[in-house]
Amino acid sequence: MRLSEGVEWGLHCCLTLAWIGNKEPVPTAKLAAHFDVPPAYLNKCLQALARAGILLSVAGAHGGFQLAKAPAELTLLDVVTAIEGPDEAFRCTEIRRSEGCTRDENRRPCAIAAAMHQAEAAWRAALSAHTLANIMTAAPPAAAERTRRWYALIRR
Amino acid sequence: MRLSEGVEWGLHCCLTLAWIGNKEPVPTAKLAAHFDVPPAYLNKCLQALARAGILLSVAGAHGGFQLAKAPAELTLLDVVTAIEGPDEAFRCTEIRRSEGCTRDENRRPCAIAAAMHQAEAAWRAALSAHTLANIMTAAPPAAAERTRRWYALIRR
DNA sequence: GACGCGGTACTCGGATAACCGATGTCCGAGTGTCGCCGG
DNA sequence: CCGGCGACACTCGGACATCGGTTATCCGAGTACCGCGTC
Repeated sequence: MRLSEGVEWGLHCCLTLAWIGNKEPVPTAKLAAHFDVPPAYLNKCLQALARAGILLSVAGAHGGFQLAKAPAELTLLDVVTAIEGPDEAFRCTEIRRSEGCTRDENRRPCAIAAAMHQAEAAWRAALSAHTLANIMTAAPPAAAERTRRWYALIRR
Repeated sequence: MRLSEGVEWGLHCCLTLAWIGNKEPVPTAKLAAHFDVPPAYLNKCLQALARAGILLSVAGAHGGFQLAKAPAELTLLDVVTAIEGPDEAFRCTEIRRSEGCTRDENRRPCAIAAAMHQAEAAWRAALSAHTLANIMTAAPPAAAERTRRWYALIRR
């Protein structure tokens, strides 16, 4: 089991956009250069975030991406779901023989699937407890200033 | 993100072995036929469980696999870790620029990674809260009897 | 009749392919900007 | 001097390759059982 790279990239991009101040869109190429990741693929990830309503994409010259929500309204779960998709990590393929089951047994999922899904719910709950604003507070204060300074330099 | 099939198979095999009573080893072929999965690949998964000390493998004729622990001592986390490996789902590649960071900042992981790991810890905690004995209790009582009856039929 | 031994069938174990999704790349569509031209 | 217009440069967006890992398969190593021969 493994989360895709896009999750980390997306989270850092959101954090960066928040720190910059969200006054204007930032193009993918700038962010990719900052993080040293393939620009085209990062673009793909940011597209997914835009489709999910997390980012706002503006086309054309001086375009780019910016946050569509306030940092306090954006949770880690939102970003993870946008990149990874809404599917559960554990998928019950109903491996148990259901022919012999009573009707009542077939109605409810098997105990194993229930337990796995409950654990996954705990994970999702923990993710949604962290907002982007939260992360900004937890991060070292110097990081925000450093990010702003970097952006002021490469802005055009 | 997606858990491999082997997790579901491994869990159901452990449950089946527990219900049968763990008196004697059960060969992979029997379990595979029961669940209608590829025998050779199921064997691979059970090998992983054996390496992890969850199952006991006995070679030769009338050999197979049996539980190495009491159901109360076996958690879902044990099985998941044995199949999926010990790695975290979220891997921080230190995408943040660390050149500009102060020494103190570099010492601790970035806030994003910390939050992601905390959520994953919640998932693992929820998994380890469920023992196999627990699952057996939660499952419909008829299932145990049905499994025993099936095994009595195909035993040799 | 009892013991030892060789052959056989069965099962695990690891090495080896096939397939699928994540990763990575590219070019076209659309839009804002800048400079030029005419009034 | 001011407004309109055209060309350009920039950026997103989705279609197209590539790569690694899960899924799947196979054959060799080892072990217990069974039958036979011998004492």
